[in-house]
Amino acid sequence: MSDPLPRIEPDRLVHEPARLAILVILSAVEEADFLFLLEQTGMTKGNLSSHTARLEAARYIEIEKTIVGKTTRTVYRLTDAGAHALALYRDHMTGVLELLTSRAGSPSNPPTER
Amino acid sequence: MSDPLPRIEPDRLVHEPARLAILVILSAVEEADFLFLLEQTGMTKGNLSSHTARLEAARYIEIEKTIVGKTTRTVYRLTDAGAHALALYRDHMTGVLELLTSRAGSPSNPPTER
DNA sequence: CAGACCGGTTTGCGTCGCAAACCTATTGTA
DNA sequence: TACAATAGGTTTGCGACGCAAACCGGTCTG
Repeated sequence: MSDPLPRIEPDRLVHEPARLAILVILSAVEEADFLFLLEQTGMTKGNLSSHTARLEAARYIEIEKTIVGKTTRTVYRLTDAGAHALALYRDHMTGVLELLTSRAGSPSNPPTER
Repeated sequence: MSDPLPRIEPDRLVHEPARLAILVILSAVEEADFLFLLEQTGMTKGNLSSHTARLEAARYIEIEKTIVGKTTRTVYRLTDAGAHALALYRDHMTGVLELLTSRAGSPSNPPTER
């Protein structure tokens, strides 16, 4: 009884829902542009911009601005470090959620009483 | 292609690691006192106090102060609402993490569309 | 040339998470 | 009895964060 209980300390850079959304998308498509991320995530431009900036600062993604025709195109790509951080995050959170996956009023489970 | 992609919008009250830790513990033991939570989570007293206060305000846990001998004992217990929120959170995050569970690390992918 | 739009970035602000400081009651201990 | 330390929490102060509005340089249209 009273196990050590695994510390819940996810990478907060990844844990933030907005950034997690970005990372999930990038892990699926590997290379997306601003507008694509914008519509997929549903966030505002400012929001998206600042979050991508933070992810880039952490080297989790790379941002590449190319010139296409008359205008620019900004593409975002997951780095190896980002993929690694994401994998770590997944493992960590999976472990945490598994502590829950047989109790706590699941849809197919009788809820706990008081 | 370009599926709607499930919105990543976890209950932020639950999503915060410190509170998630508290909820996970309470879902496992149902009824824990302050000191127990303190040592299991490893957080400071102030921190624990404010987070439990927020969880109580949301009716996710209930706080009961009893008098034991000369001093008081504060016990924390998950409410039905808390268990429900936790189950929802688990399902939500499980879904999100599943988007990841076969990739995130391999540099071999289809390019973007738009 | 004016204005609308596109693709982003910067600014401002309310909220949050954190630990230090504080508080009240109890327990040594001289 | 006094007085210091400890236990069990709560409140305070502050830095960091997430958010959307405002802004900005370039294009395209009329």
